[in-house]
Amino acid sequence: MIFSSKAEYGVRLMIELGRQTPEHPTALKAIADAEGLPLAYLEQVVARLRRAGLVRSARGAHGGYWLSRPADQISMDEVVQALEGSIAPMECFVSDHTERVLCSHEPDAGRGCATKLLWTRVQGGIIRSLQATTLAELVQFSDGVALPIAASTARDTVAAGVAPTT
Amino acid sequence: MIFSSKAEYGVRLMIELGRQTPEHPTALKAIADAEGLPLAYLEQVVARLRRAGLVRSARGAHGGYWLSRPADQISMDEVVQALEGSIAPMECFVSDHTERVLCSHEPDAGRGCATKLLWTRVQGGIIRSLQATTLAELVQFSDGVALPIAASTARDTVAAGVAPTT
DNA sequence: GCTAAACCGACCGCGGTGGTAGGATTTAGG
DNA sequence: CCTAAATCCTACCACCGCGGTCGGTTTAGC
Repeated sequence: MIFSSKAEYGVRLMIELGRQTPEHPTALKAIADAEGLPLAYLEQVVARLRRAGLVRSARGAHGGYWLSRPADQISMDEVVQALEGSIAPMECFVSDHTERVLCSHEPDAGRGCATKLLWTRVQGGIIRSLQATTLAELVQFSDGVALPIAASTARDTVAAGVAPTT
Repeated sequence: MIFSSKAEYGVRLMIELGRQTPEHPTALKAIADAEGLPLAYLEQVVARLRRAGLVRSARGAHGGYWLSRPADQISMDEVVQALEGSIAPMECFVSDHTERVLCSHEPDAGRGCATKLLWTRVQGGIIRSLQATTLAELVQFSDGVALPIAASTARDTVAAGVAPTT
């Protein structure tokens, strides 16, 4: 299990917001009901998205949440990062705000820690996959629209169980 | 934290075995000392690698472990899979031995679950990164050899802290 | 001023992670 | 044979993050 359910819930929430008309607030309760998720827990999840600036909110009656940007300008790596914190394949990966990746191991033990090379590649693979996907794509997908070629390979759709039911 | 320390320890162990002459057993104690890892815990880790057929063992005095194949024929996705179990980005991903990926959610709720598309891409990104790396590469790297271009991008080496100390 | 909603912080059971302990079994060497 | 060195095996445990709940406070529409 790479990601926790915070990511699952949060992504679903974002998709749900993406299906609504922008600037029109959607109550969390509506989303909780639609997706069958606990409201109180969703509050914590959406709070992370708000703090990351991905959604905006209005308080009071008829308040709710909406996307701060059009869905096609939100890449999923921002979303997942907001929900899960920094994407670190291994504990010793503590990446600060820059591109630098630090390792807690003794850096000068002659040979550099070789596992780092591996985890760096994995991290790159994950982040690239996330960056290549926009929220708009997922919204389209959830509406049952067959995706155009764009970044989606045949293997994707097959593995996602969309293609022929074999 | 994507992977647990089992993966970290296991990969280090494999690298250590890759530096030894093949068929010549290396005692776990030696590796534990070299890497500063608890012996008893390493036993559990190496057991997974053995059950996966990646290492062989000899019991008794002067026994130990060695790679069952040359290091350049071992791709890291086998290693990580043996250590961590199946690489699943999300709980609902229960991939069996085939290429199929199943999802526990209601499959016929009209719209298919869109998050699955995302997690499938991420899973692909991870597995591709792991497959593209062989144990032999890591062994070379640990010996301080500058890697040739091969599958390693400039960004990899920079992020791994190998390049200029800027 | 009532009600619906966002916001906030404290709490809590459970399971997995990262070990430890203690033994049983196998084998090389004297 | 006997002992030491090693693999192997099973049970146990402390800690902590995850998923979730609860109660309350604030804000805003009617």
